[in-house]
Amino acid sequence: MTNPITKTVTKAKFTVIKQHICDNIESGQWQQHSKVPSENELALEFNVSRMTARRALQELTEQGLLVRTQGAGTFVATFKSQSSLLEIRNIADEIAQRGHLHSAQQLVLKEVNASKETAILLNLKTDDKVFYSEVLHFENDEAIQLEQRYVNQKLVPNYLQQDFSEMTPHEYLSSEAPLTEATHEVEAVLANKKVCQLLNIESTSPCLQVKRRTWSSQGVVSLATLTSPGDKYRLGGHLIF
Amino acid sequence: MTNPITKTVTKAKFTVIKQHICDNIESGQWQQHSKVPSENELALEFNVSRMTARRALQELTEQGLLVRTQGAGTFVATFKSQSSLLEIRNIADEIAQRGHLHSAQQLVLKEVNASKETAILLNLKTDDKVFYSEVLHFENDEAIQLEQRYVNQKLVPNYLQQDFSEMTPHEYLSSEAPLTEATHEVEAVLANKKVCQLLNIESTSPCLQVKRRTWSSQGVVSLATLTSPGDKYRLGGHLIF
DNA sequence: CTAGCAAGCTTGTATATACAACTATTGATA
DNA sequence: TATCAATAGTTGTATATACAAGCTTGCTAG
Repeated sequence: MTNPITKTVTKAKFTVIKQHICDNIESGQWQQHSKVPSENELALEFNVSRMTARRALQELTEQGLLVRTQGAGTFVATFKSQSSLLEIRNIADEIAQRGHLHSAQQLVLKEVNASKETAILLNLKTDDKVFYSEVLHFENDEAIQLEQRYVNQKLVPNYLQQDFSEMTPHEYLSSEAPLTEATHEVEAVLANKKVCQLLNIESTSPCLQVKRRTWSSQGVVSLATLTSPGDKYRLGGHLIF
Repeated sequence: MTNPITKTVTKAKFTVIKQHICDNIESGQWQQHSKVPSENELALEFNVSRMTARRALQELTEQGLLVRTQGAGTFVATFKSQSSLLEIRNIADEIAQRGHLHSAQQLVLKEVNASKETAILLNLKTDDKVFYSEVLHFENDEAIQLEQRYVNQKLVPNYLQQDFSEMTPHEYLSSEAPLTEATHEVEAVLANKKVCQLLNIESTSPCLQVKRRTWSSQGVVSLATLTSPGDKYRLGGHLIF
């Protein structure tokens, strides 16, 4: 490495082993469930220590490419055990990444009585007080998403004092109560008249609706319904192999 | 460990350190961007070797909880850098998991000329021959998803000889050409008259449409459009923290 | 005062070693 | 034949060590 001219980019040894294993699987040489060389065999073959060979196997296992069982060995995973993942992001981030301008309009911000369903989902009693907000998100002055959100009072007591045209509810909640968990449901629906008006769409236009429930270590924080016109918005995803 | 009665379940040391770090983050003690103790500091504090402390930091980094930069240190990740992931699964698997019966009806299986758009997406020339299949999926005798799929002839030459009421196209393709990559787009749409008839829905019913493009190591394998009635089908997701 | 260098800390890679925990096979015994 | 026990092989955890590579800080020379 003393002479930068002749310097070559030498990959770390464990990545070489990983590549070798990937190649064998992707080319079909090693079929599903077939046994992969053991740590010791790989160490011998590539002239590295067992710990280095182990690292290659370990990382591929975390990626879902291999399956390991103590005592038995390492095997090629079944293809259906590979999960294909769709990333759900903050609308503001998405718009920013497209290079467009995001803005938001706060339509409603008040305290309401929890409906039966809302109470259950927020782990409260029916008619307990909850905070409710409606925020309309714009991409370059075009309405693109309506956010309707119920928030647990106890966990976020200052919710009503915020201005959600400046900071999105998601950003505020993240700063107040670090999220530890979330579930999503994605549906295609027809929006009701009020929502259609806000989003400036026909009443027959299909909408993509994401229902998101978020937890912090203290319990269920919030319940959000995100509605977007089907012709202006889509979710994009990428397989993690 | 000689006496099974007094045997206690002792967690591995690195998991104890992981838990300690998680607790500090989830409780809000350690805010975003704040510096986490270095490997050496943790090793000292927990009386373990540096490599063990390292493993704890490493795994939390892979989970997206921490961010590390060589030379600078380890820091609590920003919450927006946590990705919320929606798992896209095979319709047959999903139905099976619900304990319902999956069946499929093969409507079309033939060779067609690629349209301009299809050709581009499959990385072929316009009017090149491609295989095309239409399969209708049932959950307990109720039509729940229409699968329209274009397949690259060169990579899967025997596609036309299959019977897709027995094995789903996805299963067959997985066995023929191991998938290395896939992209998805999820939209809400209104189905055309033909599709509405097949799925037994009104022409005004919104549908969830997933477009999936899959690769093997040889190139683009197939292009599928999966259309499901919005009132019968939804995608469920879970945050990986 | 500033530019640049050096020291010290951090994480990244790699090795050698030891033992624990688990599995599958083999062989001996009833 | 059936059952149990020993054994060899595999992955899992943990340590000590060494050096490479990158960032930060502070000092020094100009």
